[in-house]
Amino acid sequence: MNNNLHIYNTLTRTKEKFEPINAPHVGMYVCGPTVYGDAHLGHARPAITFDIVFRYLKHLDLKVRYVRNITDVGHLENDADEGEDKIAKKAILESLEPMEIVKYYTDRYHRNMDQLNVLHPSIEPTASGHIIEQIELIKTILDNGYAYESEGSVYFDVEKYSKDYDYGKLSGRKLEDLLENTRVLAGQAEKKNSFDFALWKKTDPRHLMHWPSPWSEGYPGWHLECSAMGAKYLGETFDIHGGGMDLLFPHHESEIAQSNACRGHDPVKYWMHNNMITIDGQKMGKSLNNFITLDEFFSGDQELLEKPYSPMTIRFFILQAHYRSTVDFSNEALHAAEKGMKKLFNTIELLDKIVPSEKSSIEVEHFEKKFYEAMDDDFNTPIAISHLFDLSKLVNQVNDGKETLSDIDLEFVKNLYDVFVFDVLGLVNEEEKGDDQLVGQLMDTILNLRKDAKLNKDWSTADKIRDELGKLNIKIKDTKDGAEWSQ
RNA sequence: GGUACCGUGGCCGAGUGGCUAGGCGGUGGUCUGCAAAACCAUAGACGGCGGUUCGAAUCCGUCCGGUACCUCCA
Repeated sequence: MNNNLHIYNTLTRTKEKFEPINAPHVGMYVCGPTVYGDAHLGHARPAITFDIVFRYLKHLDLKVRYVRNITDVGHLENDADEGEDKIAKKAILESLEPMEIVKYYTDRYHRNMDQLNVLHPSIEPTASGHIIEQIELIKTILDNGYAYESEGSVYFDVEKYSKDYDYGKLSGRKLEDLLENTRVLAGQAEKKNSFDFALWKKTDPRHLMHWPSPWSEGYPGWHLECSAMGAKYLGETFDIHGGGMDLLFPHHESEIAQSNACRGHDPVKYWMHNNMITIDGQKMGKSLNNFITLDEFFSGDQELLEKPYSPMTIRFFILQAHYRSTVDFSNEALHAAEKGMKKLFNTIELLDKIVPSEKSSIEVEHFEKKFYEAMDDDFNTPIAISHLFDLSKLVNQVNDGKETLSDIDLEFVKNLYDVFVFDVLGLVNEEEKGDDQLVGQLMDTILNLRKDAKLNKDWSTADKIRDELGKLNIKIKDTKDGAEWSQ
């Protein structure tokens, strides 16, 4: 397929035509979760954003290798003092093995992702499984003179690096500014400059996770894992690197620096960053302690939630905003997403009932074109979805006899929804009737009894059946062609 | 303080110079024994001020308000 995809590249701050380095192969790396807590709504954003990228690239017949890491080693919590490892810290508090926690939260993360219908990445490497690669990387950077050892730890020499390369090219930061702004902070005696970041950190007695290295018993710096694993599985230069905007600096900036210090060139062609989800206008995040976990959304068991919201409602809600915009959480907005998505699926179900006409009064190819235009324009899912709604309105009018669709066009529309809604947008109709045959037959029997009652104008019986089924969470819809039910 | 970004109708949210965004909600209608659902129709907007232009939500200036990053964060 001929692609006309344009991607907004954070590196150049412009939309660029997407030209894979080794077409039809595409390498994509996305920063995954740190597994020391349950996934919240904020984690769903990049997962779904890059799931769409993954799905759409595959739809364009590109061969994508999608790598999403699991950070299980932990980040430096505070460069200024002991540099605590987050995962280890929680382990002490809970008296569990660190790897026990990692396993527990990784499993829960995977379950949430499955619920959101996020496709599994091609490779999901862990930081702890690539300590050797990270140590090799540090050695090379040391050999190339862009790092120095200090008291058993190794730091990246940003000032030295800046003489040969542009530190700040991604985030737009200038070294002088960094210097001014960080100089005030507490004395970090080990480092030459406050903005130098750790490549290897010597462990302290409170740490549970540490590994031997030429410099000390310790653990790798946070930015290193992505450099090591990206290069290992996607090559020294690959196509797309994604992550949240909050990772832009220092994480991604430092990744670029590490690659250059090591290999003399940038690691990535297109940098993509999703924006944040806000709550009351503020970023939803761990540090602000204002997050709602995905499980809480699904169960509705959280004081801020008026009701449970299904995984697909969350997915649709996120897709209704462009990935580079912030999206504000509210019950009203989620409710709107829920209703809107339902409307879309009603149309899709309706398609099976429509009787084709001789000729079409609608030009259906138009909608296919519009959908691709929207997706090609930096994955503009809200626009793509708006076209699906427009088409939906027309399909409803066909059902009302105001518009017509030919045999061929009807199939075209069905296929269009199949491909766009299910394959590309990755939505699933959660209201699907149970495929249990017995239940179906039982429901038919019950609805027939109710039909008889209605024919006899026995409204109290008819209403009782409806109410009793309602208590079982089964909804009855009286349509022109008889009653329908759904769970 | 530095850097980047945003301010669109009751709510969410697209849109970069002229052409209906879309969804939810509201209102009116169709259908129905009633209700719900569904469907159709419809109103309402571009933070303030100034400028550029035949014409600005869209460009420029300014003011006001908000956010993110600079420390772990998706």
